[in-house]
Amino acid sequence: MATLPKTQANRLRPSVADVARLARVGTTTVSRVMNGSALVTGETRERVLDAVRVLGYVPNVNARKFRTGRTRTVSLILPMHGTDFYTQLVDGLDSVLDDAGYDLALFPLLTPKRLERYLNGSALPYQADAVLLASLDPARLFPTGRVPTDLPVVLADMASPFYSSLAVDNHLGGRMAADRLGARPAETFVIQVEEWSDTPFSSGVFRQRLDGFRSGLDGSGAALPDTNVVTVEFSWGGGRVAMADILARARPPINVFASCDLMAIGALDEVLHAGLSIGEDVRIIGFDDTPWAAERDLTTIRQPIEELGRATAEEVIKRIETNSEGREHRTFAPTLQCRGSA
Amino acid sequence: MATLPKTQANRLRPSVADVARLARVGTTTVSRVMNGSALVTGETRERVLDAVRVLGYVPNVNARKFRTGRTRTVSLILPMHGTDFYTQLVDGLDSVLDDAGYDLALFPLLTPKRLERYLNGSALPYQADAVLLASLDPARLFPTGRVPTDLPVVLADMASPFYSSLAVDNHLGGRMAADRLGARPAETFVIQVEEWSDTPFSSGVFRQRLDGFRSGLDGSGAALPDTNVVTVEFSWGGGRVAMADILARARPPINVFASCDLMAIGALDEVLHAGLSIGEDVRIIGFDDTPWAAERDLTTIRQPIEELGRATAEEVIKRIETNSEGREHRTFAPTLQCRGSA
DNA sequence: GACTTATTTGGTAACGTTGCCATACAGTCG
DNA sequence: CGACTGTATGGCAACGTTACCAAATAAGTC
Repeated sequence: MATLPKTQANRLRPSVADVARLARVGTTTVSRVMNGSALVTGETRERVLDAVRVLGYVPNVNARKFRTGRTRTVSLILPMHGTDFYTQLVDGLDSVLDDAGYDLALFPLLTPKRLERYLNGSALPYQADAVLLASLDPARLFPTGRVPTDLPVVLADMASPFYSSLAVDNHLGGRMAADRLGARPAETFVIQVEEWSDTPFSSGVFRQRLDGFRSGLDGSGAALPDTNVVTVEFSWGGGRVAMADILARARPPINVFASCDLMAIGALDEVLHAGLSIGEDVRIIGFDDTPWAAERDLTTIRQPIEELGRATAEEVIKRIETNSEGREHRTFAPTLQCRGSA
Repeated sequence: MATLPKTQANRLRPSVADVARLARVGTTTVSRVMNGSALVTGETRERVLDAVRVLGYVPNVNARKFRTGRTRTVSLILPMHGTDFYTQLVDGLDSVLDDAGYDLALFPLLTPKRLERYLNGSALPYQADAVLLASLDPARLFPTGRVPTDLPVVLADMASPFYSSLAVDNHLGGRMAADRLGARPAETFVIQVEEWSDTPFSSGVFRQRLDGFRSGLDGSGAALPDTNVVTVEFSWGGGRVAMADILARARPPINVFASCDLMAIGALDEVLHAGLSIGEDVRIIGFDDTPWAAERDLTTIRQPIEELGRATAEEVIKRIETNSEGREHRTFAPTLQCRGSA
């Protein structure tokens, strides 16, 4: 761009020097104004801002990155699922990072091939001030168990001894679901998300929810034979199909724990389709507290995802801006949303 | 980084000058070697490479971007679905871009909030040499109908008069499906993907497939009442539920066109579950040709997605490297994969 | 052997920004 | 009134790289 012939159509972008000349100030002052320094007085600041407007000056991002050695960007590596969870997490992260002047760059791990490219320490995700992993276990992703970078690394929705990590207590959530259903004993089923344990992308959260649910049931004396755990694809339809299977095998009253709301809603629709009543014949409890859960009167375990995102952003900013080597591990307790379905 | 105190733990990264000194050559020569210029002879090149190895030299990405004004990065803005389609598209793009020395940065449009940030012309996605939109219509995304940037813009899986665009002919694909099913007339149903037409993210591809299917049926004289179009969530379970609905309403023989393979497989499973035969009682044809389609002997319309990705990458590189203002519009014809299901 | 041409290499000046230091000017104090 | 402190501003160098041009060498050509 900068090396093209300087024709009319290709007039160069103005630089600090141009702005400084027009505003009759030094380049340093322009730089200070652009960076919001408090050291520039009202009148001078106004002159600079006017010149910026007149010339349509926009700071050169790359020159800035080069000069400061900082990118003001945080990379987020995440499994590509496209679920509400990541939408909310990104919202939480974005809101805090934005306020602090950071950009969030997403790197969905679409394929193992793409993961390989990330193993290279000079790859795109590492052209940032910090790296965030969501729902990904470095121990599975990288042979050494460490992310190949000198940048600060923070984990969201995953625990790790090596890095700062912030996660929802899924095990506790499962126990809470068991407690709730245990209030009225009945044959109990779990609709569980299919998780491929051999892929490096699996996070194990659904397993944790199930384990928590089991340990909660032990307390109330109920039983959960393996055949009562119906494993199915993560989708509304998956939930419906699973529920149809359950209804074919058991008589009401039935208790059902679905390890995510999407499947819980599918299950709920299948119950209604079969002409049975929710909360009476079949009690269902979900996990997540998506917007639909309230709409469909679904009792569910609420994950404080946005809060998790915001806290993660704060932690990563702390790691960037103080050079402290410390790690912090935080766990977020889910809460029970009592509604009509259980 | 560069401004930190120069302690032991923080020794500065070597630069071209360090490499040049050790290899007893000029900095220009080092630069040439790092950029694979053919102008450096064997012996000198070896000395440089040795020095690079010894010092562990890695070029400073930001200095390079700053100096050349080019990022060697292409931004891809895409709706976040996490489907096979984007996996394949990204694979195709990546393979070509990689060979040409470009990085591919993904910007999934998780939320409208995130879209707003992209309206700003200095936002992250525009810190690249070109912007790629996949399955997104600039006319819906941006008030002006143009992407707010001076960078080259190329569209994949979407047509537009303003930009180079490469897309699969979904309408033709629908017609091909109708032709195939028309070979043996029967009551005909369509399992259609739920698409929210009011969101800026919807691309309209499924609508096009349905329209194409309808226009194909017209030729063969068959009819498709609106009630025979079952609209359902994009998932395997959705396909199963839709098929259950169809089987409750019609007697074999039945012809079914599912506007994506995922739902076609769900439908297929429901047919088997109902004890009916595939290809006899119920003929099913899908769309996409995912890996499972072959496994389950599903006749389907194959989209050449990787090819689309590769061609898109070539087009975007052309737009970057020649400053031509031209636009190119290409359409990729799907092909019929004949298997046992129809 | 002088002249041209091709090939390989090196020196130096930018690119646009910010950090560091110096300066100018008030205001304050002994 | 001179010395000091604090605040606002400007000058200049430097970050690491590549583009441009010049120079040195090798290889043909008449």
